[in-house]
Amino acid sequence: MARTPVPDLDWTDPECPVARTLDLVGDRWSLLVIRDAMDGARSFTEFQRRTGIARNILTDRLRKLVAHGLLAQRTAPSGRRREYVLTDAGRDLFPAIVTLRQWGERHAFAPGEAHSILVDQHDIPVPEITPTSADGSLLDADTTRVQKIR
Amino acid sequence: MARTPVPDLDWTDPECPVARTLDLVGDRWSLLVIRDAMDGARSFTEFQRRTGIARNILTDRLRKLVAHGLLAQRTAPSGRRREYVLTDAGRDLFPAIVTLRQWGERHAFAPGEAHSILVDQHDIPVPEITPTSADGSLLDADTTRVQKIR
DNA sequence: TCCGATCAGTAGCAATTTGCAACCAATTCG
DNA sequence: CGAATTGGTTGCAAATTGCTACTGATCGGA
Repeated sequence: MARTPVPDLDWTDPECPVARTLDLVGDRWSLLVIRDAMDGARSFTEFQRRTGIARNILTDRLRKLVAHGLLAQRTAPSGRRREYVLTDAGRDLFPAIVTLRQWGERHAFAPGEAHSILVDQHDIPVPEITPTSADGSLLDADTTRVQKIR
Repeated sequence: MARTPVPDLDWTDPECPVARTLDLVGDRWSLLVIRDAMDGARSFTEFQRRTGIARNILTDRLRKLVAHGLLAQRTAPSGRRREYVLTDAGRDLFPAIVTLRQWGERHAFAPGEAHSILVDQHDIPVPEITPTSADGSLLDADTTRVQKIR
């Protein structure tokens, strides 16, 4: 039996990586759970408090994220309680969350409206992410295209 | 009356840009519609064919994306038919879609499994996007934090 | 000019998903 | 020991989604 990185499910568009990603985390809540996990949330209650998600839905999302390998459930170092921690795959969503955040900062707030910002260790704001080609030129939808699988 | 970049709706988490972005495009289909728009789709039928979305839902999503300023509906240059085109805000989702795509390429396919890839004008694959601090060091969830609005 | 095909949706209804509130067992705290 | 907290589950109502069929406008050819 072949090892797959994710349990089988019927993909919306099996060969498109964007669609596959959205099949895994493209619902109303999953990315917010990941966001909070990156921000230090570990426990069921903490996720519930931060997101405001309904408890039964949170149960379902945590289970799916664990099943899909984005979160792992393990015993907390101190004490006997279980906690949810990001896996490598989960942590690797960081660039995606940052770009979504940066888009929101640019387009989902009225000019001058306050919002939280992402800063590094020295409290310096994280610079805007811009896709670049191998030779260093800026890329956008017009200068790239999807190459179908051969 | 103040100009807002988006019509009023009750935000899941008003001060978090990630949450606001997801309130606008964080459903099952919107980002796939944007993806297809970036890939050249213009008409209702074309979006429907590419995504496989139900027609009434597509109607709803197109309307919302127009209402939120990600798509605009305008008369096609040739002929008399109307078409949907990306606005600047819509096109600006490019980095987010690329990072979601790259995550999918890394984690949503079995090793060796084929998938489409994104290439530039010279058919060179687009390099991986990595968040970097102002001083050039790599950033991740552990070396950044969200600074609440003051 | 008439005929069929295509486009851009709507309408009705069933199935699925979500949200709310209450409940419950096991820890943990004072 | 008793109360509060954690991490859920259950039942039900409301909202969202998907499927299929239908409509009216336009287009393209014979």
